[in-house]
Amino acid sequence: MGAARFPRAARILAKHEFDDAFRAGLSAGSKLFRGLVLAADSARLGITVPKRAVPLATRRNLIKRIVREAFRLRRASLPCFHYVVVARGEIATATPTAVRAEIEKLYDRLAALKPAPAPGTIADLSRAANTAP
RNA sequence: GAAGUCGGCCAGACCGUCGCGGUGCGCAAGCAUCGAGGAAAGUCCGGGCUGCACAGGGCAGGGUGCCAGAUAACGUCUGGGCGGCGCGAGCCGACGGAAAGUGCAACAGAGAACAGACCGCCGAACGGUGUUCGCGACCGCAGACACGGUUGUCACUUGGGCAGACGCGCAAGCGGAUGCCCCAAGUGCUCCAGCAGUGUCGAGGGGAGCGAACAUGCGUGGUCAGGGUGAAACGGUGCGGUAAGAGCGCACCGCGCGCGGGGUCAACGCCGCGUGGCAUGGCAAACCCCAUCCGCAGCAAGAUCAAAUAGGGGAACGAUACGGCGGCCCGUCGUGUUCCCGGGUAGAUCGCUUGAGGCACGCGGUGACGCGUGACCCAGAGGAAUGACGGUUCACGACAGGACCCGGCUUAUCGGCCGGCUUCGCAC
RNA sequence: UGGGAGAUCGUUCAACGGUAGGACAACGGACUCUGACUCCGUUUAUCUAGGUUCGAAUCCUAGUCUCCCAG
Repeated sequence: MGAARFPRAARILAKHEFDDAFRAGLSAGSKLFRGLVLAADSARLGITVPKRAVPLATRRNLIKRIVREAFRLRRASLPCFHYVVVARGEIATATPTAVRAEIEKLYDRLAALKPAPAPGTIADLSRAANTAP
């Protein structure tokens, strides 16, 4: 039962963490989203839905819920990355079911990537320690 | 039954599983409980709250604008008045002041604001012109009378010529009255005639001018009834009146003002009485005037705690290392170590939800609303919580997501339910 | 979230409440052998919806959109 939980610690909230992902992460795009991944010690999610892309607050919230719910249900089976999902302008006219299908495909593609950890992070240091000897 | 109108309400429901935010309990695992809206929106008003400013008053600036009430307050709401729309129930209205001032009104039109005369109407008044009539100073022709002048074929005188009855003489001849003959000169106006003149009168005539009637509508005018222009043209109808017209006069209607009744001591103008011939055209979402209201900013307000780093202030320490001021010592300044203080950034906490709170009942009020009693606690996050999956069901679900709070307004919105009222149709 | 500005031809700027005007661009014509330049002419607009006024780009109300500022 605990496997499908999604505590606040599993969320990427701080600006510097977003900045790390944008600077050093690998990206994968689709029609409705752009995804970035960064190697880390646990699977965490950050969502960005620009007001410019989706003017209505209700739709912005709805998109975030769909992305979050999809992540929650398969978090245990995903690799330990930082995932940052950015919504694109076309998403404003998409139906919720289409968004759900799109985000599932995006997670598949992001999970297949082999990103490097952000420099200076704990994951980076431990990996450097492993490869050094 | 149909169409309409007003008011109120709902905003898919239920079950299971997995999740999310707050709170409580718990060492923890977890358990319990609560968890978006009628508009949470736009930010168009108002208030609370917080900080700053402030003796009082005024100016500037801005808002509001029929009256009364409700309210913490409002540009909101309720009731009433007035105006407009609708057969009606009802709906809509920035609805104070244009007899304080300044301004605006394109084009059209005669004229656009103490109006105006284009067409039309009039011919009253003044003038012009024409016709007719009357009066008529004056002129003075015909003519009459009077006066004086002048001339003459008029008159008179003188002279000459001529004629010459008659007388004397033989005769030649002389004398010679006289002269309707001729010539000349002079005088004159008594007569006659002509000429012009003066004075008085003057039928008929002419006639400056005056008056009257008629005509004309030429000039000065009268007129605002009618035509036409415009968004707008200075009360309406009728009769009288007039040159034609006109509130010029009158009647009725309308309007203004005053008084009384009514209405809430109101707006208002329903009724009555009196009065005024009508003044005061429109625009104030033009400036403005009047009345009334408003300090400024906003929870990222504001308050508390407060790391690292840098810098500030203070105290203590070193037998005194280095450097500056001194030739040197003392002294002093800077560099050092420790401690304290204050400002304050990141960060954290408070503000943060018990409130002009909603609910039920009762009472007061036409109503907005108020009062009383009872029981209730109903989001409080900080990148920001409500979703997913499965099932059942229906009318197949619109607009849409809190960010200090509340009262309104405005805008968006699939549909559905309830009630009041109106109009029409049918049946009884 | 709070505060503040603005919207006029395709573009950029004008316009006391009275016919929306330039400049560039576009189109047509003239000039030229052709093009450019130049000259002439034409087309095209008041963000939307109501209201005030005889009349609104202008005044008022509501909405839409854009931009700026604080953080």
